[in-house]
Amino acid sequence: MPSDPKKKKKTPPKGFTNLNQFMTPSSGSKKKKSSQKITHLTKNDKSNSNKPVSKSTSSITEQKKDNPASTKDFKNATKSKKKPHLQEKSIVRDKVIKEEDMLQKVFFEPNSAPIGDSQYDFELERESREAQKSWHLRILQKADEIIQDMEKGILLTVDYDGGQNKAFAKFYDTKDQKIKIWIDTTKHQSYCYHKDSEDELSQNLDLIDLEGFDHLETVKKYDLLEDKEIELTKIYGDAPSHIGGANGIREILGGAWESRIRYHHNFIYDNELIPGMPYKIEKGIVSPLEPEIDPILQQELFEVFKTAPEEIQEMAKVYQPVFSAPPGEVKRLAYDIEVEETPDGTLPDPMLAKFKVISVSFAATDGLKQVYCLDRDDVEIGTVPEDFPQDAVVKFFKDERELLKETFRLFWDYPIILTFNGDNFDNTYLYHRARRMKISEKINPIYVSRGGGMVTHNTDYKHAIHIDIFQFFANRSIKGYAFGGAYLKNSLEAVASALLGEGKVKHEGVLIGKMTLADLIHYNLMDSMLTLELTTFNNNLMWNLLIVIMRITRLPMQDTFRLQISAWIRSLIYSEHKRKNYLIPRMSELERRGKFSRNKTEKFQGAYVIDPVPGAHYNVGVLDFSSLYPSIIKTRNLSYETINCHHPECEDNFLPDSPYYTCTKRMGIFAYVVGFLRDVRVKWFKSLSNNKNVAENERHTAKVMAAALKVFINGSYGVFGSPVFPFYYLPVAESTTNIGRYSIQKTIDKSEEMGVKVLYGDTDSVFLLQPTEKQIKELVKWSEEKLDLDLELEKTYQFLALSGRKKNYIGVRQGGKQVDLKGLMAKKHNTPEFIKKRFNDVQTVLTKITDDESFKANREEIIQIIKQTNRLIGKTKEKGGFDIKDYGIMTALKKGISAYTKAIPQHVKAAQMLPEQEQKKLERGTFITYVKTRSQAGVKPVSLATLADIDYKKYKEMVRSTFEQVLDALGINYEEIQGIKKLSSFF
DNA sequence: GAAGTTACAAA
DNA sequence: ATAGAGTAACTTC
Repeated sequence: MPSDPKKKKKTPPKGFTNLNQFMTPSSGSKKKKSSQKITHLTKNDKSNSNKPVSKSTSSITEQKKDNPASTKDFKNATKSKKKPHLQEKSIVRDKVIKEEDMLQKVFFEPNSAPIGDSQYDFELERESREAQKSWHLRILQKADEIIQDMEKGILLTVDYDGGQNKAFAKFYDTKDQKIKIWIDTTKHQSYCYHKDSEDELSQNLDLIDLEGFDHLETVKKYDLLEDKEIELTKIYGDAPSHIGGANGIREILGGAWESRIRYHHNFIYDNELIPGMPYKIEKGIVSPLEPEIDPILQQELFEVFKTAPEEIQEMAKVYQPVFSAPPGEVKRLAYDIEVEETPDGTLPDPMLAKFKVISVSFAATDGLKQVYCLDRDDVEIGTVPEDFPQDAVVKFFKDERELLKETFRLFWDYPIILTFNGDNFDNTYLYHRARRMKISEKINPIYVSRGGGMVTHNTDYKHAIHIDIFQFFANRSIKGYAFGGAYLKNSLEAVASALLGEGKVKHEGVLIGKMTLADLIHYNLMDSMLTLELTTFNNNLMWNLLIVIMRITRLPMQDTFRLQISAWIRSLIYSEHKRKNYLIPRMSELERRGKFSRNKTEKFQGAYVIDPVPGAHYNVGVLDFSSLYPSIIKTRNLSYETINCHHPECEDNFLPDSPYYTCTKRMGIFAYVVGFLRDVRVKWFKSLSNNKNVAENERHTAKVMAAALKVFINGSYGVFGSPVFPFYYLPVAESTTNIGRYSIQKTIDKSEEMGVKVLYGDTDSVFLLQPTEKQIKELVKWSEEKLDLDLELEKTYQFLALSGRKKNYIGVRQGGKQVDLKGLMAKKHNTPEFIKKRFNDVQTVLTKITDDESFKANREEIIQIIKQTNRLIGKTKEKGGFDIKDYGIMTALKKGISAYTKAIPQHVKAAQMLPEQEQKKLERGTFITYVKTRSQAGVKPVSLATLADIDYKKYKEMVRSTFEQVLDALGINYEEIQGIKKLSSFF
């Protein structure tokens, strides 16, 4: 990709640019606490201990004498588990342990009522190799529970079932809050198209005689590449696999149109279904419910687009219900499991599920907070941690099998099951563990299929929908654009503390299997609660985002949270073609028309980065074009069918400094789709969300919409510019960056003409030296008139240090509150600890720089920190040096040692030096910590190494590579540090 | 510069 | 089970 995608992500938010800004993290955690009624079980709280909290449900009551470990335990619990803001309180607490602090075991009363699909009085056994979901559908059919009539249900997913060879849908029935399954009643078939005529194709015996071929039909579609209506042959197959599968129709014909679209997606597009929208079902027929629309809003939306191009107006009309229907409240259950630890400390393999499930926690929107805990005699009971939710129910099980069955019973009651990484862990583990324990598959609601990418399993529920919220939050566009990069890592800990202001319960040093039962329960429950809360916080923000993205992309829920932005935009463009009866072009057609090959990834010129003026600058204004590339795509009408179109009258409509011309007669599909999304965000939702006269809930919805749209707008160029995207079109990608460069250059010219010095600029920004307010206004106005682009003041630096290098600078924001470090080496995973620490020290010093004077003073301090770091390498503790462990570089084995044949990475080399006994214990997943040494091998396991082994040179080199760029930006030559030569800085 | 390797996230 | 489904950052050759 030509532009630097990282740049956008790192750019800190301004105004309302991401959803974190209408969350109040500092006050948020406290507020939430009280609203959730998480009270603290303190000894003096009479109201707690006196109330024998609702009989059988509460387990956290009194009784339990003389536990010798209790006092110690309690202290540990308070110390390690307190959140920072509670720290103080815990110190003041008196240290006497009362009986009511002890956890009491309340056992689950056996329940023999049938669970799930075992409730029916008929027998319908699973056929050999029958998919779990197919079996469930057959059972529902036999029980006559396939939905035929429903007043109102939100369409959540559409999927394909091979057993029925049909699409089926899951609706959330708003009346009884259950999932209702509907099986296709429309006789929809799988198909693809071909440009050969029906006559020609019927001569092709390979096709006609193919098992799985059904019939041919001649249809008309509009071919955008030809700009005319054409006749096509629609080829029907018996099942989706006959179209695109091995020896299928596509293979026989050497390619076919629209044969790569997933069957169930095709089903959605063809029936113009919109996942996330409300529907009714009458006698098996699904039809959209007219959403409640505010006529005033409708009128206002119309007004906003009154002067827009026809194509955008039409889109606004079609999409109006999509944007105005409320997302709705949906009942959901989050859960989390804890598993007995493995002997070697590695992660239990969820496919093997060899180890006991020791605890399962649940948290649901109906208020349920529950833990099912396996009673283990060898584990201490412990005391109830102070912030354990008072309204939580804890039940003990003697038998793991019963625990799992009751877990499943609970699952069968909920329409939506939420997990954090449940695809790869919890669901897969439970499914296999239950099978291992011979729990009937009629009771087991989970099914597991093969995943792709880093998620190796896809899991879902027979009766419900599973959402792995980890995958949604880890989605790079969601993370970067909807949440403004608020969390760096994607762990529950990181995401929750960033978005909820509250992290997981800490269990530093204590392994899960060694925790007291009370601590385990607490730890387990908090994870479910956080998982649920990540979908409910801020008025169901995440849930609403998911629903809105489903509506925009037309993708079913289970695909939406698993797929990336490119698949979202692909689906949006597919559905737009289908809606307008445009033929979706094949990749080869686009390549031929655009004269490029996507395999060769012909490099085109990317963004323009202005040569920086090195040195220290003060009062620098940074202006940038808001959503530059999407704006260009819209205003210049860039799309695969509009660049060098077929109209002679467009031939002189050249793009600036370009061999391409663009269409003047019709708006391109990319241009109007991206343009519409951009316009509806800027002109409608952003102003709505800032309008104080609008009701709070509407403003909130507007913010969600604006955030969702931002994801598409910001993601669009990256997708269009990527050769793997099915609609990749080199002339579009090339023209976009081309016009971007042109626009920046014109802006520089204009600034200089106005007497404002340009210090630096990258892609869509210009750094101006001491611009006046008036000059900024003038530039903004000029840009709007001459370039048709929105230019804005993004930030002001009171101090900016530019190195000679591009994409490498340090800026201190006006007020000195924030420091931007660009192009600096990220803290690499395998950077030794002592370097990480020192890098943090340097960052802290940087934040102190506010003016020329403080810069000079702090500059010296930074030099000293680095010099000292170098000096101490290899020095003993007595001389102030680092521990040998601080030199350690940690890397995990991805396979057994003997499996490394092609190349032996350094950590494997180190592992091979370990004593044989230890080597035997190494398997996939084990961490190897090694240091770099001066020996032949160059490495040594940290356990065998001493300070004398350390390779000074290598470590000094690491110090250098970590700090060089920081120093470069500050105008310090690294040689100065090493003391080889003294150079005066250029300041 | 291409090819190979690992981390991510979960107990 | 049936079509498809990750990526950044690093090391080694």
